This record gives sequence, structure tokens and C-alpha cells, in this order.
Amino acid sequence: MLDERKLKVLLAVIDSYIITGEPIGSRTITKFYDLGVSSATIRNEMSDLEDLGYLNKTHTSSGRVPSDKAYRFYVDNFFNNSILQLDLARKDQIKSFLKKEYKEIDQLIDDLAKILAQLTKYTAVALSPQIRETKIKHIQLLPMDENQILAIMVNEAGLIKKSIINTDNNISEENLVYISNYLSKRLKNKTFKELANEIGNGILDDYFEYKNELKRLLPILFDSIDDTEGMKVYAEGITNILEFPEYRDIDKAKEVLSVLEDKEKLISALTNNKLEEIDVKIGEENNHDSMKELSVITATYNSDGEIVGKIGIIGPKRMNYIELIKTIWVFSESITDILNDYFSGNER
Amino acid sequence: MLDERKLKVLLAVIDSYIITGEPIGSRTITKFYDLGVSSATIRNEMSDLEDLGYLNKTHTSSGRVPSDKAYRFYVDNFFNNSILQLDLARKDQIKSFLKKEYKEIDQLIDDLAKILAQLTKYTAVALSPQIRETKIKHIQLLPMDENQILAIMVNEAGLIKKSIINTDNNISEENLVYISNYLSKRLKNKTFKELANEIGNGILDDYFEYKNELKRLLPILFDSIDDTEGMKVYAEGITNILEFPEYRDIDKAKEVLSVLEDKEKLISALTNNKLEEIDVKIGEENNHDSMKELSVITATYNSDGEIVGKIGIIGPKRMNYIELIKTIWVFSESITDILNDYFSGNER
DNA sequence: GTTAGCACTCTTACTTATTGAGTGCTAATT
DNA sequence: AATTAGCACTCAATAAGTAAGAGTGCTAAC
Repeated sequence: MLDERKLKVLLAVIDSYIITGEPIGSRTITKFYDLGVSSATIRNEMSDLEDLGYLNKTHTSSGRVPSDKAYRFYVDNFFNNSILQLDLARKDQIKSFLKKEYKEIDQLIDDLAKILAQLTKYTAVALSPQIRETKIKHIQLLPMDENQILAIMVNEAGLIKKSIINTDNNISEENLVYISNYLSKRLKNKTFKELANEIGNGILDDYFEYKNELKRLLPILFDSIDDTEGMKVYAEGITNILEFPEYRDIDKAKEVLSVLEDKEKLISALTNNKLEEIDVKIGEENNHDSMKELSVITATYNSDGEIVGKIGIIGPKRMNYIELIKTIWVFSESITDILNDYFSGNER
Repeated sequence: MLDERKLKVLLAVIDSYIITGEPIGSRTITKFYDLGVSSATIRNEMSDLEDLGYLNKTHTSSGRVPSDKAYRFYVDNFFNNSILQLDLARKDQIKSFLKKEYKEIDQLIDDLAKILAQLTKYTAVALSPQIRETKIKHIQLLPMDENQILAIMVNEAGLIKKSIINTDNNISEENLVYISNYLSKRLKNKTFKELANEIGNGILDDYFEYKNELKRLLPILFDSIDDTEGMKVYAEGITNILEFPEYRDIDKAKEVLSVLEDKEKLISALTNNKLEEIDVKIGEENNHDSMKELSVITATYNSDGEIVGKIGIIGPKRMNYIELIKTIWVFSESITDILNDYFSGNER
């Protein structure tokens, strides 16, 4: 579609703009990129590229700036999964950053986001592991007062989900212990997702003394697994984004910071896409208007073969997509490794 | 120490500076504050106040700005606890903001911090409830793999503390259940703090089958209660601070934001003081150099008569201390109320 | 002790040029 | 037919100069 020279010009503009953040003109291209033609020719090509929607001007006599379409073209044509296989060595490097003994997975994810932010100089975002797809290890019901039961669910990786169940009739502490033990034993090694099926048929058909109580408790328990209220999202290196010249203007800075402060927006930015291993959202591709000038690169991380969370970066559209994708991918792989190692007892 | 007229002048400068953020001159004072003397007299008084350390100039011919000493003087002389008793009515107002049913205390504290930020237009900070001074409700030990035990401790308010215990010798799941039950029963209604005493004498003198295991597990359990790693600190309304004209300069903004992003600094700013109900730190009084241009007002909140957390605001030194103290105090009282109501079953 | 008056200082806002990087068009060149 | 040199024109950014305004500090008069 684009002849070779147009492609070269486009890449030159993108490359230069990623580095400097300044609109780039025809003469600058002839000076720094050897295309073997004069600036007048470049000028004509750039004019064509503008007509095709790949370049924009900031004012009538300014240089050109890549459009969203240009970035999308760049990512689609110059990224493929084979690139990723290259620097697996960096995984160990990342894991070596983690000197402390981690007692909390959430803390680990947060710290990795911090490292990602430091490394990339962008703002890193991460979604803490979700418990839904993981296996049940233990269920404990505790009486809080006459109307409330505290339910604690633990998965095999040590993640905890708690929820308060409001109930109008009293169940004694002894009975709750009995029910807890029964549930733990009965549901162990099923995933939290599978609770739904159990509710549908399995568990309630068992002979069990407290079937009536279960009938009321289980659906509430199941609902609480998915509520996003407990979803934790981390944004680290927020000030990094202010280093970019595009945010020298305090009002622009305020705008972008209010996005980074808004957990709802961050969660939806991280979850509102197909669960691709790597996902790149450029400018307009984002759902929220307030993010139209930003790009978000995310990767999923897994535990036990199931996707449990996300990590990524967020920043101005002008970013070195290919390099950043590689870095983020290595991070997501590392987290997956760490999660699998950590709780399977193979190491340490 | 200060004669009446000097006091009036000082208050005028503070009042005006809190509102406008601009240095204030003698003529402005005569215009807006009726002191009955000419600007020349004010000029002389201001010069004296500068010599006494209450006022500063930003350059040789600028107006005056209050010093840290001036703010300290203002707070010490015009705030006393009786002021607080006034607007208890606002408590209900605050509680009415909370429409949702809260299932997580942490979430509740975070949301209240958000409301505090909205109300004051400052950045609100809060320390989530600490479990140390509260009573034990339940202890559960779960085997993660052959070297690790997951310990889950629940307090009577439903707060959960988890920690991974590394152990080199295997304890079977059945035995862990047995030990868990014993600990829950034996330690129930003691505070986590009191665990220490129990370790010292009480519990280990009991006749108990797994005394050796306990001897190793308990100290680790106790240590984990205090670790700050799990301490959660919330900073809400971060962008509010950028509305102040003192942060129109992006570099100043970056500086203050990096403080707000630094959880360590926030935690130490919130904890590094005597546990006064209300604590005001003005500029230089803060520990960290990066906070010398900020003031922090904090209040403690309680549960069951014990201090369990903190909430406050942070912003430029130019703040309406008295009003803000009142607001924060009402918040801390409200949280205390909510915590006490919520888990005692008196309401809802 | 207070105040009017004045010289002086410093910041801020507003003009006005000037420069430089860029475009687009036309006509000449290959 | 594609390329390029040349030129007029545009716009943003920078610098320099000016004027206005708010302020101080000092002196002399009230």
C-alpha cells in the first residue's frame, strides 16, 4: 500500500517524533535520515502521507507529527510474537531485583510495577491477581454479630478474599465451624468459578445437616467472588509522566493525573479488552475520552495456566512501542514464573 | 508578648495570605482590614514583626508572607479542644455520604479519605486500621507447601492479617487444624499485642501436644503483626494540590507529587508523632526535607477505645488550620463511630 | 507616636522585532 | 515524468524594551 520511500519517510517521522516530541520537517529528515532525495521530494511525500491520514500538522507551517493511524500501522507491521522470544535472559535480571522475601502477592505485584516504571520511565499499572480462576484451598465462616457472618476464602496461592454476609437468622459458632469444615473439604481444588455449578446441582444434593443454611449462604459467597470492589489496581511512577515535555503545561498535567488517580478508569482501561497476551491501545482506541491522548500497553500474567492479572504501562502516544512491548512481556512472563515457582515450593 | 495592634496586623497578613497566596503589603491591609491607622504605621509594625520572626519578604520590595512561626503561633493561640465540640451535627452529614454497604473496612477508610479530599480541596491521607491493638477473633494455619504455612489472623472487626511462615519441618494439615483450633480458643479476646506476654509465660506452659511446634510458630506470628509491609496508606485527591497557585510551576508540582507518591514518606509523616488526637505539623516541623513546604494535619481514629488508624490532609503551609482541624476531627470521630457501630451490630 | 510624601526596588504584563524552521508552489533540470 | 532549486509566505518562540503597579524604607512634619 505504501511504496518503499513513503514507508521510509513515515518511519523517519515516527522515529524522530518518538525521540524528540517535536514536529519534524522535510529538511530535518534529509539531514538525519539518508533517503538520497532532496527535501522538496520529502515534502511532496509528506504531503501525500498527510492525505493518507498518517501524518498531521500542528499548524499550517509546522512540521509533521504521526497520527494514531501511523502508530497503529507501525505496531501492526513491525511487531510479531517472534520478536518476544529474544530476550528471555532479562527475566532472570528482573527476578534478581526481588531480593526481599515476599509475604504478600499484592505487594510483589506492586513492587514489580514500581520496577517497571523505573525501567521504562513511564507510569506502570498493574491489576492484582484475581481469585476467580484459581483453586479453593480453604473456606472459613466466622460469626461477627447476630446478623453478620465473615466469610474468608483462601486460594491455593495464599490469596484471600473476604466478604461480609448479612443474614437474618442466627447460626451458632459451632455450626459455622462445622459448615466451614464441610465446605473446605467438599470444594477444595475446585476453582471459585466452579462454585456456580456446585450451587446449581452438586453440593446441594448431598445429604448434609445444614442444607438450608448452605442454600442461602452459597450464592452470596459466589457473588462476592466477582465484585470489583476488592479489585486492586496499582499505578506506580506517576510522576514519571510529568517528565514528558507534553505535560509541561500544568493543565495538561492535571488532566492526565486525574486519569491516573481514577481507579475505576484504570481498571476499565486494563480489563476492557480481549484477553490477549499483549494488548496495545493507541490514543483514540481507548474507551475514555480523557485517555485519547494516551497509549496503554498491557500484558496478562498467569498462575497455573489461568490468566489472573495484568500489568502494563501508560503514557503519551509517542512511545517506543516495540521496545516497550518487549519489556512488558518479559515482566508478565516473570510474574507468571514467580507465581508458579513461589507457591509450588520448587524454590526457596 | 505581641501587643494588640501587632497581633491584629499579624492575623490580617495570615488571613489574607491564606486566601490569596500573594504577599500582602501595608496598603492592602489598611484597605481591607479596619485597623484605624495609616499604612505607614502598619509598615512599621510589619517591619517589627519581621524582626520578631513572624513575617518574611520574598524580595526587597515585596509584601510580607507569614513564617512557619506565625502559623504555629496562630494554631497554638486560636485552637483549643473546646472549638471541636461545636459541630457534631456534621458527623451525621458525613455518615450519610456513605450509602453503599461496606464490606471492607479498608475500602471505607479509602472512601472517607476521598470525601475528605473533596470537601477540603486538599489531598487527604489515611492510614488503614492497624490490627495490633485489637482483639483476636480467629487464627487459621494452612499448609501451602512442605516449607510454608499461611497464617491468617482475624480480629473482632473483621480485619485480616495474613503472613507466610517459612518452616523447615513438616506439620501435617490435620495437626495444623488442631493447632489452629487450640490457638483460636486459647487466644480469643486477647489483643494481638498481648500475644507477646502469652509467648513469654502463659501459653507455652500449658500442657499441649504440639508445644514444640508452637514454640517456633508463635514468635513468627507475633513479629508479623507489626510489620509495616502490610500497612496501607491512601492518598486521595492528589490532583487537588495542583490547583494551588504555588504549584503552577511544574517542577514544584513534580516535587510535591513525588512526596505524595512515596508511601514510605506518607506512612512516616502519619506515624512519626505522639499519638495526639489532633496533630499539626507545619513546614519545617516535618521530618522529611521534601515536606518542608507542606503542612500535615492528622487525627487518630479509634475502635473499641484503642487507636487503630489515622486520617488527615496534606497541602501547602498556607491553610486554614482551624477550619481544617475541625473538619478532620469530625471525620476521625465519624470513623470511630462507624467502626464501633458497624461491628457491634447495633445498626443495620 | 503617627503619618504624608517621596525615591527607589522589583515583578508582571504588554509590545515589538527578529529569527528560524517549516510549507507549498512554480519553474527549471535530469 | 519525476526531481529539485528557489522563493514567498506562515507561524511559534525568543529576546528586548517599556510601562504599570504594588511594595518598602526613610525623612520630615504633624
